[in-house]
Amino acid sequence: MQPTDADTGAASQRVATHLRRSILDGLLAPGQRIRQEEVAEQLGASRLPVREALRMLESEGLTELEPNKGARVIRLGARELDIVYQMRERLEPLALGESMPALTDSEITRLAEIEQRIEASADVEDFLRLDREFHLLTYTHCRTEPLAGTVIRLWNSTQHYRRVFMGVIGSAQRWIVHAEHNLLIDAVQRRDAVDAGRYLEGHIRRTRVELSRHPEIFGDRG
Amino acid sequence: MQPTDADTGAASQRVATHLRRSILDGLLAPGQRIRQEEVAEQLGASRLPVREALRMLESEGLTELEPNKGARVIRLGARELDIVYQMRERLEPLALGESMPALTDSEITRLAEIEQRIEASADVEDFLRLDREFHLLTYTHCRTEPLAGTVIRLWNSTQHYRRVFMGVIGSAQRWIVHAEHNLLIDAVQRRDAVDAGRYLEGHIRRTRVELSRHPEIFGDRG
DNA sequence: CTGACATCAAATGGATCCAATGCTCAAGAC
DNA sequence: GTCTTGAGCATTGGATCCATTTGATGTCAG
Repeated sequence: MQPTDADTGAASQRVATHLRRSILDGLLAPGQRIRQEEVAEQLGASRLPVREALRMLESEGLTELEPNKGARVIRLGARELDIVYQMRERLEPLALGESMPALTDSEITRLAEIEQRIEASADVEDFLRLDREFHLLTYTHCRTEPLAGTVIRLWNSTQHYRRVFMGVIGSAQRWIVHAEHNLLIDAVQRRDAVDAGRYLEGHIRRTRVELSRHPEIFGDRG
Repeated sequence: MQPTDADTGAASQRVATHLRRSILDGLLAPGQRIRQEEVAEQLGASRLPVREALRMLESEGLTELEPNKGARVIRLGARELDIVYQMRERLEPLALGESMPALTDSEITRLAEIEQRIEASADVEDFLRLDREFHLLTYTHCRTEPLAGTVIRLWNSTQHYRRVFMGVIGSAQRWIVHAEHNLLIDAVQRRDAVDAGRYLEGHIRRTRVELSRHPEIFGDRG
C-alpha cells in the first residue's frame, strides 16, 4: 500500500515497527496504556493488525497484555530489573561464545568504530543506540533463536531504565564503560572466549550493582 | 458460550489451552504445520481467536510463525537443543534461588510425594508430567515474570525431545535422576541455595550431555 | 523428455460490523 | 457522610466477508 516504509509490506509488521520504535525511543513510558483504536487510527490501519502487533511486541518483551484490559508498555519493578540483569550476566556470555568464532575481521573493526563513536559523544540517546548496536553486533552470529531471542527481550524490557539511569549518572563514570568495552574488544580480537565472557559478565554485573543504588529511576512506584 | 471448559471464557484462551495440551502431550509433532481454518472448525470458533492463540503460544515457545506461511510446532535442531539446556543450567538455579526462601513446608512435602510417584512409575508420560510438575513446583515462588516466563519457554520447547529421549534410554539409568532429585529435595529442605543450585545445575548438565549422545532423537533431520 | 512459465486453488492477512466485558460516575440507602 | 449499586460508555474480543500471497499443477516450448 504505502511503500514509504516497506517492512514486509504487511500492515501488522508496519504497526509493530512503529510501536517498537516508539517504545525503545522512550516516546511511550513504561506502564502507559496502548489503546488499539488510537494506534489504528494514527497509522491508518484497522484494529486487527494492531492487536497482532501488540502480541508480537509481547513476544519481544516490549508490551504486556491483560485479557479484556488492554495492553501496556512493559514495566519492571526494582526486583525484576535486578533479576533481568542477572539473567543477562548468565546468558550473554553464552551468546557471545556462540557468536565469537564466526565474527569477521570487518565486524570487529566496526566494533572498534562504534566504541570510538560512543567515546566521542556525550549524548544519552547516542549512547543508548550505539551501546545497543555494539553489544548486539557481538552476538550477531548467535543463530540459535531461543538464546538470541531471549537476549533481545532482556535488552528491550530494560531499555527505558538504561535511559533514565544514564541521565541520572551523567557522564561521570563513563570512562569505566569505555575501559570495559575496550577490554571486551581486545578479548574478541584475540578470540579468547573465556576472557571475553568474563569481561562481559563483569560489565553487566557492575551496571546491575550501580542500578541497584539508584532506586529513583523507577519514578513514583518502587 | 460453551461453559464446558471455562478457562477464562475467552475463545482465544480456549483455543490456546487446547493447542498447548496437544503439543505438550505429543499429539502434534515438531515442525508439523497448524492450519488456522482446521483448528477453528475443530474447536467451533472463528479463525481470528486461532490466530491470537498461535501468537500466544509463540510467546510461550510452543509454535513458530512465519508471515504468509503459517504456523508450525516449534522444532529444535541438535545445536539449539544443546543451547537451550545450557540456558537452563544458568537460569534455573537463579529461579530456584528466588523461589526457595518462600517455599512452604507443605510444598516441600509435596515435592517428596511427587518424587515418590516418579520412582513408582515406569511410564514415560507419567515421568514427563511428574518431572515437569516437580521442577516447576520448586520455582513456584519465583514471581519475576521475565525469569519465570523464560524458564517455562525453555521447558515447553524441549518437551518433545525429552519424551523421545526417555523412550530411547528406557528406565536404564533412571536411578540417577532419582538420586539427583532426592539430593535436590534435601538441599531445599535445608534451605541451602548453593547446594540446591549446584545439584540442579548438575542435573540439567548431565541430561544435556546424555542428550548430545543421542542424535537419533531428531528423527530425519539432524 | 525436461524445464520454465502461467494459471488456479488454498491458506493467510486485513477490514468492517457486532457482542461482551470492564470501568466510571452518579444516585440512593444506611 | 460514606458505601454500595446500577446504568451508561468506552474498549476489547469475536465473526463474517474480502484481498493478497503462496504453492502446485498443468501446459507449452525447447
